[in-house]
Amino acid sequence: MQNEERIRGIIQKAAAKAGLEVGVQAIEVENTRDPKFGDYSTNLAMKNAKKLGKKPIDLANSIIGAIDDPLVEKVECAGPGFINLTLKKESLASVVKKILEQGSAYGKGNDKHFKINVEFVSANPTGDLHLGHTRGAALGDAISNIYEKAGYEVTREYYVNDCGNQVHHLGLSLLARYKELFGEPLELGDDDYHGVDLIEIAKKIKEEKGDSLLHEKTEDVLPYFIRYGIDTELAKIKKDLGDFRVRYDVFSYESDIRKGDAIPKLLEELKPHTYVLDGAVYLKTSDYLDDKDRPIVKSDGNFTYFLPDICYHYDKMARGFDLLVDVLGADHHGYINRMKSALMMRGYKPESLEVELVQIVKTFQNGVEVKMSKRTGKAITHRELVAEVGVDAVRYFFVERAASSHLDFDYDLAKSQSKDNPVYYAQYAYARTCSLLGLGRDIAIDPEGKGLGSEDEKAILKHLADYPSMIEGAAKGRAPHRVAAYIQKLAALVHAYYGLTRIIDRENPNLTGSRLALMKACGLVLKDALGLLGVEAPEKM
RNA sequence: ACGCCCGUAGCUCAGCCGGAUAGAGCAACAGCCUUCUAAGCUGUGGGUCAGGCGUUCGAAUCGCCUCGGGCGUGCCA
Repeated sequence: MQNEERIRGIIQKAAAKAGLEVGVQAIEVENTRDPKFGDYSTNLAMKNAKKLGKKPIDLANSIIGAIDDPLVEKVECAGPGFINLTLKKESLASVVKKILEQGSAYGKGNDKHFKINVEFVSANPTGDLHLGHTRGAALGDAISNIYEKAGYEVTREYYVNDCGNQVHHLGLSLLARYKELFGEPLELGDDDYHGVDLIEIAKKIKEEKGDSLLHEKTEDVLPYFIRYGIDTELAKIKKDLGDFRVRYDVFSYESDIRKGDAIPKLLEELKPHTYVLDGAVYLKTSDYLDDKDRPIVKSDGNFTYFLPDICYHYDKMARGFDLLVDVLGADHHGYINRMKSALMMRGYKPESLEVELVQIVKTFQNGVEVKMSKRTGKAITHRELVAEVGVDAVRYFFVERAASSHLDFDYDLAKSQSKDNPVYYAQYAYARTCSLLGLGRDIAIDPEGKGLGSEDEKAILKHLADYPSMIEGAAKGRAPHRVAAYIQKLAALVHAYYGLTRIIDRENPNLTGSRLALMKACGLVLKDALGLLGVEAPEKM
């Protein structure tokens, strides 16, 4: 059991003796930030004094008087009524043995028997991924990893919009590029894709088909160009994501959703919630959470994107997930209540869908903002960034900050500072632990950590003991940046310890064995935490 | 106009289910390589937590208002 949990139990027992009955989870135990306040502290007395008509300090003292536990070294009342506990050295050191025994299973949460579908990126296959997608990919994958670590069952999914208006324009743009190769003037509209990557695809078509498609009617060859464009773009996206160490369990295709009679059946099902206005069919989402109704069938008879999207989300729910998580760009926030409303129409709870909004990445180059647009093709692409800066640094960078924070990303700075990226600091800490273990491989490791007990060793032990609850919190908050913050702190503790302590001391093999065990534990946790963020942990740097 | 996100050190950001002197990295400054990797360590400086009012024993954190920035409010996706 981790320290905070144990302390909650101790406090609860003592509080009961002092006349205060509280649930274990209602007891807030926090790591102190200053050793003079002991190892852990709780504000329980301050929170509950009024209820009992006592002064916080008096209540604290009567709780303290009732504490009797072999793990506890010292208890004190401080400030306005904090109860500060100091644990015995041995109880802090016990985490080392646990980590060494459990290895990468350390920090793994209990099986929650809770199935979560995480959908992320889901970029339209109409061009290269841009930096917004990079952030979505890094976050979606890390969130999935953290969920799994915390004991949830996760399916990672990508929804491919291979129908509708956008891919129609992809086909038209590709056709225009194809014709351009034969000397015809390039005609691209505002809604078409101007990205130069289409030229390469057009060249391939030219190689395969020559000029055979040149003089056909547009409507006859357009489906071919659409299909070819989608297949090629999607293959590129899959490769880019794979190179970024992002793996998916399921790719779902809008074209599959539209097959058969699923959509007409859905329309029939939703009929009580619809009305016709100006020839278009509207869904009464405003009866639920939305502030206005949304069209699902256009007056020309085509579906809006929303209808197959509803069908898709119903499909996901029908597959038995307890929770759907959509990682979306912040410009989709209007979509949340729309889709929740649709889910409610079938009787699902609105909480069965959680949307993780990823704020816009503003990109700067030479101090000037680079507007991202797949259509103009001017944006810095995901591929360029990763090639320039490297997977580890990019993944870490995009996950280091909360998804909700607006991110100013300076491309030139990222390139020039890639050596200063905090990820190297963490990787270096790991490499150092490996190096020490290599140098001291002839010394017997002491998993009990008997010699440990200095202030910096205690700080490390406490931080290691925090790992499981950090995982739990990061999962609940879908907050990979907390893992990054944890890693930074652990790396800093290791570096500082290394800098101030001669770890391998051949005059003192017992103490060295304890220290090496501590370093091994740190290495295991660092590697595991970095892995959650999709970052590698090299043994040498 | 309305809705959502954001405003914390020179810069990029943590902290936000209220708690003890507000943190980290980068940048700046001063030190540390004959001993375990200097991609490192030690130390210093740097803040009206956008502003105001309120709730509270206690507010960066909760509520209301104002200001500033971003996004959204398509028969686009």
